Amino acid sequence: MTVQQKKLTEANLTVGFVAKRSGVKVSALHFYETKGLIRSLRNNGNQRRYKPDVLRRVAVIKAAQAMGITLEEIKQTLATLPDERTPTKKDWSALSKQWQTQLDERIAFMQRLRERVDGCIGCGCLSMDKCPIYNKDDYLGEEQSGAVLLENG
Amino acid sequence: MTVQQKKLTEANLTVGFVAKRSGVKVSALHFYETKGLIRSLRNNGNQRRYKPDVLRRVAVIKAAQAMGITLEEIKQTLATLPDERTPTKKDWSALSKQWQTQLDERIAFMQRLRERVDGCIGCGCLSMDKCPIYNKDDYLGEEQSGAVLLENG
DNA sequence: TATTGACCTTAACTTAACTTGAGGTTTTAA
DNA sequence: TTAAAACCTCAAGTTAAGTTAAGGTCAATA
Repeated sequence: MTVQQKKLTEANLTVGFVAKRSGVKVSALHFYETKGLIRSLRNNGNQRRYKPDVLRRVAVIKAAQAMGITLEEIKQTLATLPDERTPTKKDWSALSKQWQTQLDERIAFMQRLRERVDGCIGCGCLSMDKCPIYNKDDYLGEEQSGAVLLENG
Repeated sequence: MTVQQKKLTEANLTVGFVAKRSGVKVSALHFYETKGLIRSLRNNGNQRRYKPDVLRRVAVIKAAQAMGITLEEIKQTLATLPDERTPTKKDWSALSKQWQTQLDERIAFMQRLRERVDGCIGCGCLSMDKCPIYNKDDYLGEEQSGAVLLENG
């Protein structure tokens, strides 16, 4: 058994199976592959065959997307996973740490926003000069820096 | 003085002024108008003239966007503002209530997500059958309903 | 009054994240 | 063995939320 053959034995999930199991369409799996987020081997008939950990990768991609992280960022982070061996608990754990921080920031941003909505949009003060909602350095400034996190969502 | 003339007297902000004051580009103001989120009158030379409350509308649009609400949804909500008179404190307050609820839901969703990231992505259990991240009815189900809120962000 | 800057419209371009379709091959199952 | 189902590639289409460009008009100012 050659090395290549051994790899194919480990990588025996078809694209259709992975699609069904992970809940994303086949076209999305192709797309993720072109973007470098997942990888596949090919059988003799040129069809994709996946190793089982692709399922975790896709699940992680979806979770990260739900946090508002772009595919490009997800790709960067996934790139920190080991290339040759199957990722371990520790590997995945390190990933989740990175995103946890981002998620915390986003939650905090949302909560600040909520206070603003509370206090400012609802306040009814229609004076352009007094209302903080019109004050670039205050409200908009905060949005501009915070929105970097959100606009990618 | 005709009714039209009176309206123009009230609506005397140029598009350039509104752009500068609100921090969005002229092209965005045009765009919002084509989408029905703001309105303008025209002077004799066919140039746009805005009533001052357009500034609040734009500020509200931006705040809502930062919450991850789409322009289409924002349009729907803005449509509940009175058409003929200038919106009052009460009117704006009602708006903010609607979005507050959405924002609360989003925050809650993010927090649930955070727990998942904590407990699941980081857990390292690579078994497809045991790990809840692979369980459609649990994790993905939650994402699928929750993602409605987020995917529009 | 002339010119510069602000405006006008319409059309096409941009990015992200995919999906759809066309035309052709491989696998699977009766 | 043969037909259906699954797969392949590549190109083009889709949506959101705008931006950019082209070609022309209007308004403010030296």
